[in-house]
Amino acid sequence: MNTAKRKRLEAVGWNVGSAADFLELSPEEAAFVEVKLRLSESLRKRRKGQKLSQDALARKIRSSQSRVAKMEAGDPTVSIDLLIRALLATGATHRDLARAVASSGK
Amino acid sequence: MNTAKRKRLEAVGWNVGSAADFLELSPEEAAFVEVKLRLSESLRKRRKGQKLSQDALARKIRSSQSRVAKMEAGDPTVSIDLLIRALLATGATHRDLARAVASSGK
DNA sequence: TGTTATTATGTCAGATATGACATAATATGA
DNA sequence: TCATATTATGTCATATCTGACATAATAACA
Repeated sequence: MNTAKRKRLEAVGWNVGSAADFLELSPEEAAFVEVKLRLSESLRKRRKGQKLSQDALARKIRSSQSRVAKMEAGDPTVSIDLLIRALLATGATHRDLARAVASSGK
Repeated sequence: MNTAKRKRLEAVGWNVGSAADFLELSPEEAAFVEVKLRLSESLRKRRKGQKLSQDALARKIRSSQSRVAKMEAGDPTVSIDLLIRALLATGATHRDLARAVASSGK
């Protein structure tokens, strides 16, 4: 199983041990992945809350539908920079970003 | 945007050479840069609080002193991903990251 | 069912970020 | 002052990320 799929499963709620155990990552790397996943989830929620398709959001940020899908999937090829740019494009404030990062769950 | 913030961005080397260029910075891009600067400041504070030299922190994250200097300077070639990895290496929690992102200044 | 919209996955050339290095600038302490 | 530690700046080969594209999978709805 590749890393992208593992992260996706983790994001979707497969609770097979801790992220560190399941992904065989250091605590710091696990925490890093967790930050990405929280931002990913926040992005999806905000996009849907605005009734935007991935394609529509992609146009707003001059990206592509496939990349938005990867952003929301927590794909390893998506940087936190890109996630934050996308979130800001949905109107997220600094406080919104902070809440997403601190959020401990759904 | 106020003069203080403009100078803050200019001092850090973002593409704000002329006033006209600066005015072309979209609100989203300005907000993005602000996030980076907040994380940069947080990193420097945490590193100093732990009495670590840039070189010592660099070794912890398998990077280089010069890059740590750029991280703390808010250099445009430094990604938020790298800043967050560095912050996590200093023991920052998700809550610490959230506070840094939400922080409205000194 | 079929038709259409939306989302997911895989790939790749070009763009951007990275660590490492040299070296300059600045700080610290005798 | 001098010596040394620390931080800043510039550069570059390599690594990683990005938008775009094709296409597969799934959802929505008649």
